[in-house]
Amino acid sequence: MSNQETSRTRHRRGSAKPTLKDVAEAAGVSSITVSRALNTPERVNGVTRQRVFDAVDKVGYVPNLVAGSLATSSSRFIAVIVPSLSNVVFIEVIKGLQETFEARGYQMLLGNTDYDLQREHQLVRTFLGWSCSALVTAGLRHSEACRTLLSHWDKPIMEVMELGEALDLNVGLDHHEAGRCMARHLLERDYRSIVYVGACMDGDYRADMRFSGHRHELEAAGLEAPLIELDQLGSLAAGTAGLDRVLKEFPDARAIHFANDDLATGALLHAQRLGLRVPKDIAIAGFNGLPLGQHVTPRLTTIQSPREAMGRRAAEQVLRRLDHQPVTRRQHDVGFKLLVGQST
Amino acid sequence: MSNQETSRTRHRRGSAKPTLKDVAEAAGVSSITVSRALNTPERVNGVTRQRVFDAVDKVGYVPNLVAGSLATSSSRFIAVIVPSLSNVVFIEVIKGLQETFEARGYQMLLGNTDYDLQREHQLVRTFLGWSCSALVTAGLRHSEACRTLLSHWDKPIMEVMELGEALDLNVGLDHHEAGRCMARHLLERDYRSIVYVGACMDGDYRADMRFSGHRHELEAAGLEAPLIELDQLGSLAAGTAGLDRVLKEFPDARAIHFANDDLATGALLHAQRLGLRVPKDIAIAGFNGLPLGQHVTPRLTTIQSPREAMGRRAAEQVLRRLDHQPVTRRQHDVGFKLLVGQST
DNA sequence: ATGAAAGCGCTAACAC
DNA sequence: GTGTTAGCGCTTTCAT
Repeated sequence: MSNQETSRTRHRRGSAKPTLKDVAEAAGVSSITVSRALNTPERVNGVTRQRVFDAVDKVGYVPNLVAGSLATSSSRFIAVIVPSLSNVVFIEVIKGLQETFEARGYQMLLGNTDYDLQREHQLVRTFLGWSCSALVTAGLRHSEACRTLLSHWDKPIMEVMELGEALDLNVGLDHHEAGRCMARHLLERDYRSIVYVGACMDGDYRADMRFSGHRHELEAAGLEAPLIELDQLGSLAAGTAGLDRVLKEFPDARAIHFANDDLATGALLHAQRLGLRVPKDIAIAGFNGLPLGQHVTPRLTTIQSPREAMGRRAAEQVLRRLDHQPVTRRQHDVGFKLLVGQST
Repeated sequence: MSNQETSRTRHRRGSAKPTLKDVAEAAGVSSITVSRALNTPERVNGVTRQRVFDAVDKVGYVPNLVAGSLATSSSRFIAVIVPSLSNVVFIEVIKGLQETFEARGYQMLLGNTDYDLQREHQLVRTFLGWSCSALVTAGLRHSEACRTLLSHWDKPIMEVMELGEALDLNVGLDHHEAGRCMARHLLERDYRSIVYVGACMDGDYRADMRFSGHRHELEAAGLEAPLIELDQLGSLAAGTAGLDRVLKEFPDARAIHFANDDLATGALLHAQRLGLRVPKDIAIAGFNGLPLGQHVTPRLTTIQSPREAMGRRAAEQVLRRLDHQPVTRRQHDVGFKLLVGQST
């Protein structure tokens, strides 16, 4: 066995799938023509083009996007990083993003940090390695290393959820202001003893921002702003626990400002089981404006956050940048709306 | 050394990011050594290895996964295709998948078909182009072209949600049987006039499978099995509409079997607003076992489907295959559980 | 334990 | 409008 093998220079485990070259041979053209026929059909002759398309079907060609991506050093991936998939809020933002990006032929690369900034950094590294076209991440808080990594990156970066000092683009709402808004509403209704109840607020720091707005408003009115922080997951059940704790720890409480609608609705349903009248015995308010809270009786007073719209808006801004359209503002406030129900 | 050009023959738009070669130069080794130090550290000398790691940090190297993927013709991507992101059920399955895959270093590539089989086919093509390691798709129904494409693919394919004749691996539950189970429960409770209410069942064909189980059971008992199909989205609101339609079109109905918990809960809350007693005036049953239904009063009778567990189980089976472990069974029934509440 | 060379499948750059 | 050539950045094969 010295040398006369049937063309055996060096073997490679290439996946035996048809390539551009196979299509080219079948169509009797060169592979670059096939490439053009597929990517910029207007730049090849109609007859040739048809011949290529036929050949594609004939050999069952599926483009190798990895190779294309390496050649162009860009992929149609959009990296999307969220802290949790258990929270409807992120799900709906993702939905808005996904719809908008998918319609434009971009593929979402979804990462979940579980509220861990180290994990975020790791995900960012991985995603950069895939030559993503842009990156969307939830929130403005990142590890220093992650921030450095991103600041050296030259593609669009979108930070979504809250507003503030952003790396690049920013779409969100003012959570501090939202917390104030609800506190103001409760004060206007003449509740004076108001407890704020949140869950896992070190991770969900936006709930903490809302609390801080709430506290400012109460303190400005000369009131205390007690806080209960639950460490429980599973929001409806946590709401139940939250109400119990308020009744026990703050028997004089007249209103509860919950960090979100799940907690608030859980508490509201629990109040009914306990025979408490809402809002007569205890008023309950939430945040998010989920359908759930709008279907219970009494209807939940809450703040509507435009979650899907936020995702769409964020995606649109990113797409504008990818299309090289002028970006007038880097920051977009999607706002919120107080929904006054019967629970306050 | 004949041509001493500082600048070269042809330019390429390479993304100016440090590559293996840059690291190699900084470390005074060849690039293949850097590659090995990164991928199979045990195969390089300890001193060299450290020198490489230092160089990586120094030049700020981020591996180009696209290039790696092309060279190995495999990526650590798992394609996941679902028909909707608006439905908690898929979200929770995704969550189970994501957790399990991410823990093993696989990245999920998420696609949404919007219940369109053509769209599914297109997504599959795209995903195959990314050299995914495996594909997970919701359901057993695919277009013929999609089926053909997949049958020529040599990587693991997992069909999740319902059980049946699968392409490769299959994890799910028996929806027909689940429908029968609930119908049986209602019959045992002596409800004789039972209406099934679903929404958009052409897309959500598993609801239709449950209806068919329901119908079989009722017909076996000599009863009619009337069906109302809502075309409305937004499940709680649709449940409201569903109850209204039942009251109008089937005034004698004593029980309603809803296709899911959102509809059922929407109806239950609406019944309370209408002053109807549940289950005395009308019994209500759902499907899924969402927390929501378990927190209303009366607690919803429903069927618990193990959604996250289904995702985890599916991922585990796929991982076994990727690890070349023997796969004993291709089909896994995750089962379901009747939860008897007070709504029936 | 380390390196040189070939090549994964595609597209940008430069002809004609 | 089409073809030729040279990479994209990495890993595999083979050699030392």
